[in-house]
Amino acid sequence: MSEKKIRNMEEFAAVSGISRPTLSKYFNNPESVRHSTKERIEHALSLYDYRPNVYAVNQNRKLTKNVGIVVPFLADPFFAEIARKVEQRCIDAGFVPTLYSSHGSQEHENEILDSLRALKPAGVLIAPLGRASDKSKLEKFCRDVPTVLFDSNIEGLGEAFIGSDNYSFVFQTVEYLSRTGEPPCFFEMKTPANPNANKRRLAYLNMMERLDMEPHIYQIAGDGWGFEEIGRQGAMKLLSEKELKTDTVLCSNDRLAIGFLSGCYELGVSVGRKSGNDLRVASHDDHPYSRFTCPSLTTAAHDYEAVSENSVATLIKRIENGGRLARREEQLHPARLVMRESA
Amino acid sequence: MSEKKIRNMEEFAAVSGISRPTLSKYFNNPESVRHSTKERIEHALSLYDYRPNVYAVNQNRKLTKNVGIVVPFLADPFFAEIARKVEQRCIDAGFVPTLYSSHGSQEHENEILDSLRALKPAGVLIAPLGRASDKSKLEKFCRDVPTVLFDSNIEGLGEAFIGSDNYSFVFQTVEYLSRTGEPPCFFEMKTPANPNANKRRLAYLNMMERLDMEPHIYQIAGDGWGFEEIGRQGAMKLLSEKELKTDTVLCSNDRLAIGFLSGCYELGVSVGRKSGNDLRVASHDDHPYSRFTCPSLTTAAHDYEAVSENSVATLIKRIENGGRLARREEQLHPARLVMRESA
DNA sequence: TAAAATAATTTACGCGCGTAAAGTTTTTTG
DNA sequence: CAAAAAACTTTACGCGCGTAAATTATTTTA
Repeated sequence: MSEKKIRNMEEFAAVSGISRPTLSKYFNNPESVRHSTKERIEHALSLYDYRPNVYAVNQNRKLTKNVGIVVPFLADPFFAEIARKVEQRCIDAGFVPTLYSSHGSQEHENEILDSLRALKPAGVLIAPLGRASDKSKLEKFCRDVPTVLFDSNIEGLGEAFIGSDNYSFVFQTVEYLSRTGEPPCFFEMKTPANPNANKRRLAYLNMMERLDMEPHIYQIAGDGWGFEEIGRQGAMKLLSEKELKTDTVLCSNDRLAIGFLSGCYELGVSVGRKSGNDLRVASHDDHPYSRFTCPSLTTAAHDYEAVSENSVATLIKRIENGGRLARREEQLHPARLVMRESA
Repeated sequence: MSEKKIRNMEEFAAVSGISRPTLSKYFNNPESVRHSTKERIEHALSLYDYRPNVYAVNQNRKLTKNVGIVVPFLADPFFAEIARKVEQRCIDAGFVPTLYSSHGSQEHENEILDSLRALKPAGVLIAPLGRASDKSKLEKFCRDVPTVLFDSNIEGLGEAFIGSDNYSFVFQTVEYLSRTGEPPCFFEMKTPANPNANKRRLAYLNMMERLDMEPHIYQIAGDGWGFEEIGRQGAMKLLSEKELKTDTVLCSNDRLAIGFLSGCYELGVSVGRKSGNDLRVASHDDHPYSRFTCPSLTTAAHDYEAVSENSVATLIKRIENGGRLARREEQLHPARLVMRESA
């Protein structure tokens, strides 16, 4: 490898025998130079250790290759997982992703938007907080920076929304549960952080009406993103007060269900689809841990791959298009029912 | 707010009536200018929307305010949680943290080191992969960039290591378990990703010898970072083959234990500290989900706060010190036993 | 209130690279 | 093989800011 330290593109031009403007073209897009020059450059790169100064590059280019990825709560493995997939696809597409977590607070989300703006990113992929988001600030941001929303929709914001078809989620779980046992009641937070929760509740009501069955919704108070604890307390409350009107509980999401199952266990309420159990519990999301609950959780799975792929593809289309997209796209991906032991 | 768009520091100097070099000083360190000028600048900032161009700033400053935070696996809530704390402390100290996950692979870790180098960071906080880390590459990196290791130690690398005292973890769990029931066997992966696992095994052996009891170690094969599944399969294997020589299992870490408990449940093996149960299971880490296992997991908790605080404090000390630290520090924080229902 | 110390201003250059324009070389085309 | 097209080189400027030096203004000290 290297003989002497290369300090800048000028010096690398000298040792490689390629002019600086051509090198600049190459580093911007290796395919934009003749194949023979590309090889000469890459040969020189193998001999000398040189990389263009990121800051100088980004200062002078009107548009950087940076992409911001923002999720509402990274300590939730669901978001960690989808962020990972999105991140990888950005890298594969030649962009430089940076990951941010709003940690569940509007203040953080706003600060992230501010720092992102300063990075002059080519585009941003954001799963907004939802209810807690500062809508007007987000809207202003979307006007300035090409932005694609994923997972959590805010009507009209950003170039596009790629998420899951909550109706498909609930349709499948309710259909399955009511076909194989008592129709489910619906368990959720009173003031959900996320718009998906509202869509799921409506889908539940809709499904129950279609099936000509009486809906029962149990809402439990609780703030913040500690869903498991809220779900656990919900179980304690509902089960100890014997309020449940059915032996089948459909949780709005897996994290609530994880807590709910934990509460059931504590109270000695047996959960499972086999006869002889007290309760069936199902949910939505296919959270990475739902395989390891006791019993393992029957749930409706996101199409992680499709959501991440389409989010990134849509953003890139928007970036390469230059101008705005003709109209705001909304892509909703259907669920896949994952049958396990809990229901 | 703003009347017209401010394009650069020159223009902001014009509208604010402060010279550009003084503004430059201010943005570098607001305390470095006279209090009255600071107020004039901040008044102007409230009227006009201006922020220095990050790229121009970082190109010209010898040292940026950037800090890299690298964890081996962000989809593990334990790392997500500690990363969040570390991140916040960096922000509070006036630095600009960027979060990276190695996603369990050496290739990723190496790529992260490369991009970090390009960012000319003031310092880096890294929890290395451990066994899978490219030691020589990491060592080279540590020579070029002020680096503090946390959670997972690699002997001699970086300016300092801040982590947990694995002996304290195992001491407390083994002491508690053997005092309240049968002495534990030790359950772990055959080829652990992390050096902490080795320390814990040695501590277990040491403790058992001190207590004059026979140690039993069960190792389960498995690659990658899907610890829960590995733990679950370990439980299936050990319990179905009735190999266990004691009714008390001490898992090397909580993620293994989460899987182990899941396996126990599947096999109908009852776990808990109450008499009448088949098995006691305990573990180490106090993973965010350990509260919600069935039964809830008795474990030894990290001092998250102390580890994150000291990691950042040590790095900043190193950065402000200018040169290297006199000698490599190693800070090991003791555990706190968290008694729950599983043991 | 004058001298000393501190802070701000003016002027000027440099960082590393993008990029435009004009000229030159290489490759492609007919 | 000549003409046209494409790719490259040379030259030169600009981006937004850090920062040094010399000068001027302000504050502190005695």
